Parts: sequence; C-alpha cells; structure tokens
Amino acid sequence: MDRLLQGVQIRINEKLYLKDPESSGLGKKIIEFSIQLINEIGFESFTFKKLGLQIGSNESSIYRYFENKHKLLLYLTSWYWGWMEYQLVFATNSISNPKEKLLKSILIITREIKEDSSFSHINEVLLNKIVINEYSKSYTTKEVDTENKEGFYSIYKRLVGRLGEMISLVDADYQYPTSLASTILENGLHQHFLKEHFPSLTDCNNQVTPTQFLTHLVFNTLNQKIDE
Amino acid sequence: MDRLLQGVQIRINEKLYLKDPESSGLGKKIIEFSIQLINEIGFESFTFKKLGLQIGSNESSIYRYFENKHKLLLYLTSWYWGWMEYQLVFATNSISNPKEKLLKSILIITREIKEDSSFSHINEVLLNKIVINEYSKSYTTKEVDTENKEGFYSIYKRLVGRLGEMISLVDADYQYPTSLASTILENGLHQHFLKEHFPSLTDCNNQVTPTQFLTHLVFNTLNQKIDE
DNA sequence: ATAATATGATAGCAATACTATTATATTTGC
DNA sequence: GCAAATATAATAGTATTGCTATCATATTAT
Repeated sequence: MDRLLQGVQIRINEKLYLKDPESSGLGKKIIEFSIQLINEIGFESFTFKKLGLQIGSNESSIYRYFENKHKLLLYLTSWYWGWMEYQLVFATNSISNPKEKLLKSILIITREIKEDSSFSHINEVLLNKIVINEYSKSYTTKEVDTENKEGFYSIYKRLVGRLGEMISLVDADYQYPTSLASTILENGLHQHFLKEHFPSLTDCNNQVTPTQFLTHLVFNTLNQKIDE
Repeated sequence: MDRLLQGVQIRINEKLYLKDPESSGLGKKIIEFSIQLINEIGFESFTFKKLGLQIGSNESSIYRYFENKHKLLLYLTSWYWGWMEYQLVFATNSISNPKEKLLKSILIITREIKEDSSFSHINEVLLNKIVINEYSKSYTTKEVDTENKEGFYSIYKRLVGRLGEMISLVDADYQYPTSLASTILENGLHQHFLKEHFPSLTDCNNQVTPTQFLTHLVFNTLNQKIDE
C-alpha cells in the first residue's frame, strides 16, 4: 500500500476550498494540524484561531484556504473516503469470486485503522477517529440538500454504490443492496464509537471486532455461507 | 394508546434541567416551541434568544429551566426514547411468542411517526424528526463519557437492552444480540434520514420502509423465517 | 395585605465567526 | 539581482452566541 500511494492524489471537490491546501506548505500544515487539533479538543471547540496558534500562523491566513470549519471537515472526510475507496478498489480488483470480494470489502471498510501509512502529512489513524466521532456532523445540517447537490458527498456515495454492486453480485435477488451497503459503512463507524464510549450497547470489544459482527450480519442476510 | 398515556409521565433524569419544565406553563411552552423551532431552523441555529422571541418570553427565563441548549436536546431526546419504551413495552407485553414479539418491536421502533398522539404539549411527529436529524449530536461531544456516567443516556440504553434480550429469546446462540439491537435503533433512524436526504443511498422510499429492510435483515441474520 | 416566588428587562462580558485593511515576507519572472 | 506579483501576518472591527448578574415587576400562596 505505502509506496504506491505516493503517486496517487485523492481528488477533492474544488468547491470545498478557496485555495488548494495541497498547493503550499501552509496548506499542508493546516490539514496536518487540524486533524490533530480536532482529535484533541473535538470539532465543536475547534476554531481557526486555535489552529493558527498551534501552527504559528494567522487566523486570517487559514480563512484564505477554507471558508469555515465545516468546509474543512467536509474536505477531511472526503479525503478519508477517497482514501478508503482507493484501498477498496486496489485490494479487491483482482478478486473474481463475488463472495470473497465482498468479504474483503467489508474487512477494509470496517476495520480499525491502526497504522499511519505515512505517505503524506495526513495521519490516517487520527483521521479515522475523526470520521468515527464527527462524520455525522458533516451531513446533519440544514444545508445538507444544497451541499449534496454541490457534490460534497459524492465520494462517499460512490463508495456506497460500489459496495451495493458487490452485494448484488453475491445475491442478485436481494432487495435492499443499497440500504445494506450504507448500513455497513455507517454502522461500521458506529460500532467503533460504541466500543469506545458505550460498551454496554455493543458486543464488540478487544476480542470481537465490528468487522466480525457485520460480516456475519451481511452473509446471513444474503443467506450465504462464508466458505474459504 | 392516546387515552392511556394521559396518566403516564415520562421520567427524565433530573440533572438535565434546573427547573422541571413540566411544573409550569412557561416550562411546557419551552418544550412545545423548542420542538417546533429546532425543526424549523435546525439545532445549530437554534438559540434560547430566538426561542424566547417565539414564545414572547425572555432568554433569561429559559436559562432558569435549562443550563444550555445541549441539555435541552438531551431532555427532548430522552423524552422521546422514554415514550418509545412505553409504547414498546405496552404493545409487546402480552405477546408470548418471541418471534412475534421481536417483529412487533422492530415495527414500533423503526416506523415513521405520522400522527401526534396529542396527549400533551409534545408533538411526537416533529420530535421524531428531531431525533432522526439531530440525535447523534447529543452524544458526539467531548463530554459524552462524563454525561454517560451522569445517566443522561440511560433510557436509550435500557431500550437497547430490552431489544437485545428479545433477540436472544429468538436465538439464544446468536453472538451479537446487543450490537444487533443498537443497529436496529440507530439504523432505523439513519434509513429515514437517507430516504429524505440521500435517496441514492437507500432502497427505502414511499413503497419500501426501513421497517421492511430491518425486519428482513434481523430475521435472516437470526436464520428465522417470518411466519405469521 | 404581605411575603415569597416566578418572570421580564436590561446590561455586560468573553468567545466565536467572520471581513477588511494594511504591512511585511516570499516567490517568480525577466 | 531586482521588480512585480503573490502569499502570509498583524491588527482592527462587527454581529452573534452563550452565557451571568442585577433589578424591576408580575403572580401566587398564606
């Protein structure tokens, strides 16, 4: 994974930024340290002023890259889903058996990110935590419908689409492939969240992973055995 | 349902308010109109000042009932889950067949609330929409662990517990009853959200309900046929 | 009628979420 | 290597938010 990604750039909707953060040192610092700071203090308390302080830069300079922190969150999460999509396609491309392919996809999507692939200034371990804790805030706003039209969620939607297709390839008669796909994505995050903050609301723990739960759920729903 | 509920009060954690909103006319107005206003403008834009304006009351008076809008949201959503629990217990109490009981429970939990039971100042149709759109904000905060210890989520947790037990009664060997229960609760809301804002991410629509999707999911997962 | 309590009005304060302006670096193009 | 262009920094300012405090005026209870 590592080496290969160095040549790949994840394409983010251009309307999410005023100036491409990948185009300068300051831009990259904004991305790198916003991930750290959001993790530390949470998205609500996070401000451009505090970020400026952290990176020894000025609030006004950050505003030249992003209109506001909401757009920054959309940028970060889009990057995450783009990265996820890349991993998914890369790892499953060569698999022809539909069941095996779906199995692998569920693993990639629902596993915990434990090591930074360190191909860039983006720490995927921390970004994964941000997505677990804050992703829902990016779409539970009054502006969601206009922002959806602007294409701010298109990478995520594409990912759900890919997963839905894989489900249909395993069972063409299954009636809810898209709902099941979105459930895997969303519940994958949610079980990780519960494991951390509400252990009494999940069976996942250090022994049992969200991947196991969801793999069992999906394959039983599709009336398939997991044969290897 | 209607008549009976008039004699029942939903018990909310006392730490969520400074003064019980059920204890006065102003308190009830706060609840009634906060539900309306949050629905109209969204939780982010909602402020006590705006609410005061709506009910012809003063910002400072509202602060005598609730410390802040976050506590108010916790109050409203706790009420919702308490109401849901009441409906669940009431409707399934007399059912002895475990499968039938679970089937009914899934229906109650995942159905759309279409009519106001109008036994009080609380509009359940609007409150259901708030829960769909804003519930995740009540727990995706940096304070979630302390607030959890204070018992602010206890009603929701009890509800997941009840559902998990019902699942185990259908299939005692199933390994993930609690995760499945929390998935039903959470994904029930999420599919409704997707139906409204991201129709391409769900198979649910005017013909297909989240209830159908989740019923199929749960019973297949438990390797059960839905026999009636 | 008086005392207690609830509500309303007003003021004020620190932080947020910006925008605007001007000054100073840094980069680039010739 | 220098001027011009561009990027960043510093400072100031504004409306709004999220409160707290104080005092005045209703309302209710005894």
